[in-house]
Amino acid sequence: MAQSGILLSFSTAGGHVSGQLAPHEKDLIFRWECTIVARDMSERKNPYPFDVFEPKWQAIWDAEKTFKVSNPGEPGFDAEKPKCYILDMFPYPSGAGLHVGHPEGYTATDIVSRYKRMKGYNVLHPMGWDSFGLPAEQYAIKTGQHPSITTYANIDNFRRQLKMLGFSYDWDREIATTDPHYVRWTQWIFLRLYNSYYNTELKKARPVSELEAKGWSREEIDNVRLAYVAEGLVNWSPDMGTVLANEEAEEWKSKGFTVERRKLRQWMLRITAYAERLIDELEPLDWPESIKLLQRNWIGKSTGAEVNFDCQGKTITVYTTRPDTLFGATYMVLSPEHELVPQITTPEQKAAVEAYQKACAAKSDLERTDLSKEKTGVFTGAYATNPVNGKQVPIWIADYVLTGYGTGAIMAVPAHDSRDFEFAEKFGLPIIQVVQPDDASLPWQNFCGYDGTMVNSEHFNGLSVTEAKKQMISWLEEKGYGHGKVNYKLRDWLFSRQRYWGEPFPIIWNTKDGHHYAIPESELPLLQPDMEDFKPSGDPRGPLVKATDWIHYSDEFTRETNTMPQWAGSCWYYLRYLDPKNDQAFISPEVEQYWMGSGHTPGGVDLYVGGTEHAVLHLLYSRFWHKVLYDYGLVSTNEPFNKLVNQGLILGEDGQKMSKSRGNVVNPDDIVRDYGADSLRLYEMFMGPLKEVKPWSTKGVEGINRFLARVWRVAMQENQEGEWVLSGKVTAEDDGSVTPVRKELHKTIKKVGEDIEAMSFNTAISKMMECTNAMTSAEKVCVADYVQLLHVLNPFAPHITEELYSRLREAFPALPACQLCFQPWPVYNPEYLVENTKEIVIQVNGKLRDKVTVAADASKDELEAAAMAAPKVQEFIAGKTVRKVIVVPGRLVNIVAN
RNA sequence: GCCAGCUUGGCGGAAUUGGUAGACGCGCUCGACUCAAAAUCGAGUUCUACGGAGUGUGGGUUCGAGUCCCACAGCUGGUACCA
Repeated sequence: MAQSGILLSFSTAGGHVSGQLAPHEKDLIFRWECTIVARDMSERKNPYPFDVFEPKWQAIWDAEKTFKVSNPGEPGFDAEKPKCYILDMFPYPSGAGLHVGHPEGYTATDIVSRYKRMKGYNVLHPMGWDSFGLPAEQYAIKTGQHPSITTYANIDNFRRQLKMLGFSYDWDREIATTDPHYVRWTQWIFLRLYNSYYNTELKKARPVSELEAKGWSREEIDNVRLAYVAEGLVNWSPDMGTVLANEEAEEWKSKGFTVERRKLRQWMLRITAYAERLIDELEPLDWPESIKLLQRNWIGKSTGAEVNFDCQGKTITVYTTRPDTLFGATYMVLSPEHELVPQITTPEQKAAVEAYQKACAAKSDLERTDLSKEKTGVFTGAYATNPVNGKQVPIWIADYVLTGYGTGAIMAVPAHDSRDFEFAEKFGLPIIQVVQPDDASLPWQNFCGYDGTMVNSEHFNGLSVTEAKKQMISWLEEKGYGHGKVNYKLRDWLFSRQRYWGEPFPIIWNTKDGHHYAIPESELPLLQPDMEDFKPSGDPRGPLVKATDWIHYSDEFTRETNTMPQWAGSCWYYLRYLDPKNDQAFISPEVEQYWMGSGHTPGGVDLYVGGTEHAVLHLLYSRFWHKVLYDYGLVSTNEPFNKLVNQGLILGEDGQKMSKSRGNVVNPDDIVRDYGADSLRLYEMFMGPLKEVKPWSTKGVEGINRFLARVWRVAMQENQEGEWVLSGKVTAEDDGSVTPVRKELHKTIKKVGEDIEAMSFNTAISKMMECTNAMTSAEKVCVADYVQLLHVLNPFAPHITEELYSRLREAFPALPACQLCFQPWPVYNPEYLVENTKEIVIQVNGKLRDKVTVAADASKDELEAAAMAAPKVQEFIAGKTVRKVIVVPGRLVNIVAN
């Protein structure tokens, strides 16, 4: 390296050194070589020795279990302290390792955790692995290696990377969803669901044994279980050989997998039973409004009515949210799959109807939902009677009416529904106005709003839309034509997968009666058999069918071969952290009550940080499971996560989403190697507000690295040997005076504390920079002041602050002997923040014209006098009349003159 | 189409919630140290025809608007015929 450096330098310096070298030129080469070697070293030298002390502190924290927190009843548990449960969304341990998005949320929660500990809380801050998942299985299929091998190797890598960043997790609580001790309890919860039904009167889950006692039949009970088997149209991916939940289907499609509709028998979870509670109990949570809205829309509650139309003695029930517009219903539409279609179709229309049905069945999901396509449909030849006025309306079938929602049939009001309007226009169906918009400038045609008045609706005329809706429902109920009805878009959760790497269902099938049965709890966990070949075979029963020995349970029973989705493990992991090693129960009640109970309102997880991608999947599923457990008194709160914060995505340096193909992925390992863990942590918090999307900048990391080096150099300097030693600038001398540095420090203590509470980390860091800059430019810094800066910086940059503190202690033995993280958060002195003079802005007609410095407690009159006396003011009001003077004490004076 | 959010220097972002727009950092410029460079330290950095003008655009409320109201535009995310 040095050799080529010499040659390069010489060739650029000029050709005169080439050829024979004179003795003095040899000497020159020697000197060049020396400087170049020195330069190489200085370039490699870090501005402070993070590469030495960061691993050292990590080893200490690991060996001493510095961040271990005890449960009630365990030694070291301090019942006097309030609790704080701070949770990260645990990662899927992918082969690619940690990316810079992970440390973003993890640093934020780590700062809050460390801060809360210093504030005297028992902080539960755990980490674990969402380790079931398709990538490990896909890789296993490719290599023939068991998925557990890659999974546990990946976990080791993730653990190494997280420890490298100095996060203060209690590693004794580490869990993995693939761990048999964990699988056992996931299956145990599933059996709870299996053995439960939703009691609609009590509005809670109850054991099905209650129904048995009441004499319900086996079939009746199976129809109400919270975990049940049903045959239905599902999302089947031939590529992956498995079905997918509605919530997931789109995601996999976008990754390039094909997903098609297929009629299969599958395990379902009755999440719809909880639809109302999932909406209502969302309201009081401290979650981002946007996520609440996403969940509300996903659950999709609508209020309306079911109305019965008569068609040759057969009743066709429709669902409508606008019963008020019944007088405007000029035709009906059934979905092509509606069961009454064959019965009502007239012989003349039979051929056309059947052709249409066939065409619809052949269409893919995508074609069917493609909005840009025109409405299609066929007349059945039949007519129904509109119950409000006895009019005959034609019955059509069309694929814009969906089978799965409402009753699969609608009354069409083309005047006041845009879809019906479009359809009626195309097929020349009558359009009758029944609502007059309140805003007269709007046309009544295709007016779908609620701000209107009823017309052409007999005795409902003149009523407002909302009033008419209410009265129409009562009228329908009175006459027996229908009733009020609430509908939800939410569907039951398709819970089975045809994969190997997931929790098997703890279920067996009786080969004689064909019924399913739970296996005894004593047989849990039920693990997958060891198999050589776990490739999906296209058999919708999944790869486990190939394990013939395993399937054989007894002569009478065979095992269920489906496995659970990845969500199963992530549904309740936050609960297992509380009591991860308990082999008697999924958690002990005493422990649950301490960490999750509402003894410290409002209970549950106090802070949950993660990405938005789980807005409707994990966060909905978890809430559902939690509510079932709550109904049985197994958990203390009806909601698991009291406060949720979404971190924003980190984009690549080019402003694009990070991806391998774009080559803009930043690897945390590289950043830690070049700048240290503290720099990475601090930079990710300094980039911008946690919640926002923001681009990466390696230059920005350098800036942060420079800041930490400045903090270091307040106390440290290099001696002749190139060793870092205390500089002597930090001094024990302290005359107790309120120096500018001390003022700045106390402002910083105040601001950093407030900003951590508000999770506004970027502004906290800029304040600490200002404070450091003040200390850098000061002659001397009292050790007490410097240590307090280290205190507030410690949650952000734990390694450098502990290192500086331990080095200071050698020179200042009076400092407490424990680590900073065990010491209380510093208290600022409000007296130091009081300014005795203030700079007051003086405006003339709202424009800044001058500033004056006055006593902080100057009265309004004094301020006004000072303002009027300012020379610039005189200049600007010369020749004008002062109309008004606005005085805001402590801020400004505005003189209005013209 | 519908719903939500965003829009401030060359860049990331601040702004006590209606009261000095541009804190802090990056980048850039100049200077000090050095034979030189790196590192470090110091000064400057919205634009300007030097009057002023400036927070996507146009209007409004107000003594005063980045902040509140109305209209529009552009980006980002979610959603897709849910009657």
